[in-house]
Amino acid sequence: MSRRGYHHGNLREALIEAALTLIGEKGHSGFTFADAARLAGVSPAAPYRHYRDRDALMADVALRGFELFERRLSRAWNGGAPDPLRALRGLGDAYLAFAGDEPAYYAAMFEAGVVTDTEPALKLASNRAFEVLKGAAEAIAEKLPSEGRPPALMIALHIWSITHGIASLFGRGDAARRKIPMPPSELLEAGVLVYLRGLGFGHSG
Amino acid sequence: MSRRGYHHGNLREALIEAALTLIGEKGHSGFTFADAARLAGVSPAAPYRHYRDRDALMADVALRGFELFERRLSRAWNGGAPDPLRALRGLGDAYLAFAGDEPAYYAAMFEAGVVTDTEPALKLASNRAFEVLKGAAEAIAEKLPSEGRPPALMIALHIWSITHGIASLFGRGDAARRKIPMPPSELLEAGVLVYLRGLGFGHSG
DNA sequence: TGTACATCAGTGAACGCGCGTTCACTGATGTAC
DNA sequence: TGTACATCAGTGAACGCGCGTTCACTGATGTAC
Repeated sequence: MSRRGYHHGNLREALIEAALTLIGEKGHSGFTFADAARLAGVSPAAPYRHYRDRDALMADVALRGFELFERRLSRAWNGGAPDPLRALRGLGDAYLAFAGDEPAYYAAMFEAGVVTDTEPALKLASNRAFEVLKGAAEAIAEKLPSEGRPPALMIALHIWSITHGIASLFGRGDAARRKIPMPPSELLEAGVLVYLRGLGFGHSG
Repeated sequence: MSRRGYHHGNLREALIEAALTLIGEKGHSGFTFADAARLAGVSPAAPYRHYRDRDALMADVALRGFELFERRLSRAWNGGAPDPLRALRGLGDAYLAFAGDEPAYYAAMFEAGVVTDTEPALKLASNRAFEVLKGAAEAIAEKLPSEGRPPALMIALHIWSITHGIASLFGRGDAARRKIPMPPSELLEAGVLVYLRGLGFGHSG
């Protein structure tokens, strides 16, 4: 955050950084536009050059979050290598790790009440992250017995749901995490394995 | 909310009612202590007779929410009648219905950052609601082949997670709901059925 | 049944504070020629 | 290479507002006798 003279140089990024810090400290409802300006080291009027209001800043944080999320998930899935099952485990772990390591992004994306439908860029970024999951579900579906196989979309939604549920309830990186006697990643892995067995995964079918 | 003269008569309840209304309208971060007082028709100093601050009011909303939640889930489970599978479906539907019909309670319980561990009453109420789910998982577990059967606690956590995930992502009663081409209850039912099949449910085992 | 009194649950005025927002401005940067 | 000028991205002072909180108070209710 090196300011060089009168102009900040990179205020937009600095405001996002500040928002993340403040959300991390006080929760997603605990930061203000003025707060962010102060932390970025500029006057309270400066953010208006970049964002219409606090909500616009929050939406941008969510957007960045989805983009980062998509990259992390994509890297973890790794095109399904070395095999879909192991890649899927890595994908789940990456999801949980994101929720645990980036509670501020996670909150902005899923809990701050940002509506992903209205802003096209946000919708796109959110969809892209989901597409990684959907691609994984399709790769898994190909390995399933065709008889009574549900659509890949449904498989993707099931896996997303249990992963998101575990992340939100037991894998959060903040004080609202509920304690359970096992690591979230193990809980998730066991659940997904049972689910896939229910789909006939591993049978000759 | 009939005020009879100088004293309100039931301000505590009225404040909770007001908080629910305001959370429903503006989200869980969008209401203030003064707001609640105004809506309840009392002076801004009055709430201090009942709550230390806004967070204490929010925590009480969450507490009431968990109590109501437990009653709804308990009634839906209905002791496992007519059979565990159908009762479990009813339980899931009740969970989703709660998230959809009571977004304000749901937000206070799961998203407002209320920490359930520190306040004993809140912890108790939260645990009680979970106990309904755990009881259901135990009843289901009895019907499973004993070989390789996971602990009932784990089954309960899996079912909770997928249900909570679906409720949070697709079944919310507010603008942050994500659209999918099927009703959340069908998505949940299908997912749980696959999961139970994966546990060997229905086999002679 | 009355009365005195303690307690409870409100009032309303007041305060300091920080937020959101606007405004005319100004320093820095980029560009045309 | 210089210079004039447009544009950009900040400043800082100001404002109105509503919030949180405190305070001495007061009306209503409950209870002892």
